[in-house]
Amino acid sequence: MTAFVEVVLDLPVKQSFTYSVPEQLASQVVVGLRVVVPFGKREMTGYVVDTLETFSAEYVLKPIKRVIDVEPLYGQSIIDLAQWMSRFYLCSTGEALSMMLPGGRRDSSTNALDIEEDLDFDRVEHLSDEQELAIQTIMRAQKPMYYLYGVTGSGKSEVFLRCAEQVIAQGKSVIYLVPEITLTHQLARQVANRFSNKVAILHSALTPSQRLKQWKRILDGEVSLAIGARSAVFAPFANLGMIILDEEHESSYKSGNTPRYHARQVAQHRCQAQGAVLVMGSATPSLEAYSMMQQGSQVQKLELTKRVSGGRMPTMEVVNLAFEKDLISTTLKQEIKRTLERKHQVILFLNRRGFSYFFHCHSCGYELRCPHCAVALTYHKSQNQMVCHYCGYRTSVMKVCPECRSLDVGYSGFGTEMVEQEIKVLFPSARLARLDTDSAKKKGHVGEVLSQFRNGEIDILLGTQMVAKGLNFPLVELVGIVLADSGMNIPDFRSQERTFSLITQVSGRAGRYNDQGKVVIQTFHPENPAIGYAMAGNLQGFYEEELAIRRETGFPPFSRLVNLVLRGRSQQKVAREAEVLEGLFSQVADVQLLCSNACPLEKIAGNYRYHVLVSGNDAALTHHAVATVLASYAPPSSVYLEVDMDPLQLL
DNA sequence: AGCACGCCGACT
DNA sequence: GTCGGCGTGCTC
Repeated sequence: MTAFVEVVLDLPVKQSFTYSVPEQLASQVVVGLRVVVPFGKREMTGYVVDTLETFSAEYVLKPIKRVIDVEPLYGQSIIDLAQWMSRFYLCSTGEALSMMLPGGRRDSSTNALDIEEDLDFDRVEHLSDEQELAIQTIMRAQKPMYYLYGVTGSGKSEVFLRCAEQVIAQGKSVIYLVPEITLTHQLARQVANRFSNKVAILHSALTPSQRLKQWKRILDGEVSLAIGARSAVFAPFANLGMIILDEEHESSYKSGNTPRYHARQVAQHRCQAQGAVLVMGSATPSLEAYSMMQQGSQVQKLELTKRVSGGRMPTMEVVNLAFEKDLISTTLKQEIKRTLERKHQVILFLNRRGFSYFFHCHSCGYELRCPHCAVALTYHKSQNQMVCHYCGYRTSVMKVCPECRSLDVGYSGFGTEMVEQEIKVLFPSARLARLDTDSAKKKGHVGEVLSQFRNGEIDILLGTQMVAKGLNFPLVELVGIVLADSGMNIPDFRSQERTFSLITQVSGRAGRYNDQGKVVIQTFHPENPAIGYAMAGNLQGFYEEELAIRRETGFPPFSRLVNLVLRGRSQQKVAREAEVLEGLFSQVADVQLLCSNACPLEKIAGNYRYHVLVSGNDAALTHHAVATVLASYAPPSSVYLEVDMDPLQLL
């Protein structure tokens, strides 16, 4: 007889709360249900994580108000997973559980993209020897993890899908994780066809009720495979056999909200707990994964060296932008011209991160900044407005410096719109399309542009991130990286890794289907080793050198970082709280204080942000030390503390 | 996260 | 003399 329940809530409170169960509900209440409970002066949705027959307390328990679900939404393995997340990411169990299934107003995921793409998914009949060997090795499952390490077009997807088929044939289930931008209609359709619709597609555009429906289909055993981005790692399969993590290096696997989990870590833990195999894959592994592969005890490396679709790797050329007066260098200009003459297509890639189109005064140096966020505003030509990329604040364009009244004001920096302008001037007759987060807001726009590009109705495609990933167009011969220096000016120990990965991935877009592929890389730092290694296609060389640097400097994977971010309305209080935390950590043996300061983005949407970054050479000791310090520390309620375990970005 | 209780500054 | 700031603590 379950007379009492342990309930957790979606609050940053680590304890669970005990409630009594009214007799008429006693027969329905089981672990994994959502219930409505009185909590202080209000009512809240809670999650039943345990049932008790007896309970003695010195205070009177309140009864639960009602149960929400007929069948439990969370099985024991998911509750165990949430409790592990609570310990590992230092969040509450309720936060973990409610994040898995955004029933309410959580999760601020970006708008969905309906990218249509060419996928070599039509069931390939003849596999290469390497593919066969990889499948056999994975299915023997003598290691907990496998890493399919291969260039773009080497047939990783086919290996993943064959493995999934075999696991499903054994009566088990599979989770297939892809980066958000790679999850498309076509991919979904093809996978659904191949697995005779026993598939749940967990798309970011699903409404909460659609998501709940998919979740229930999984619970009811209607599907054997779940495909989706980051949060699909929580797909509630009881008989999980395999998790596939495609494009392992992608930073979108790390959540930007509390709990700031990494799908790779969660997948690793889930596989271990449920006796499943983790299969990862990328042409450019993260350094963490590469390092694990090298140790070889847990992860077995499987190499796919040959391109199945043929085509040689493109030729690559680097251009020093310091010697150029325009955004589009003479070399790139010539290459574009030549490619267009040959009736082939061009992709121009621009990494907008860290560089934008700023307003500033040439006389006094005044820079137009957002009044709510301590960042410069970006100029948007099409709207003729200055826009804040963090809070959306906008203001009209100034012709006079508000500070010194000078008329000598201007804009500097890079932006897709600026590059677009220049290309229009240089190649007035070329058909040009721009694809970035701004233009993608229009529904259907992305799909339309890409299908036009595929049909040859567009000659030059200019875009950010989204043109870099997984898009394969046979007629593309030239890829121009307008600016390869992705955040090289932002102090970040991962910038080399990102640059290397970016160039390697983008280069894969050129000449995939022909032998004339060419890549032009524009940079202010042509001497950068990451660029050199990427151009030479020397992956091992890059990873060995970068690992050596990380070891020397004590950065991951040779240490664990934890970023503690404090935010609040009052700068004084937030700053003071950062000092308090700093003081607490300075007394701890196993960790060292790397930085205690205002965040690089000091103010976002009216909140001041300070962070305390700590690190330690031993991952477990570091985790333990941080957990211990935070167990006895709570900021005042006007300051919010967010824990970022193993942060990827320090903004 | 809310919401209440509780102790110090400028107002009908 | 009160209204109201936000610092502290609690919610089964």
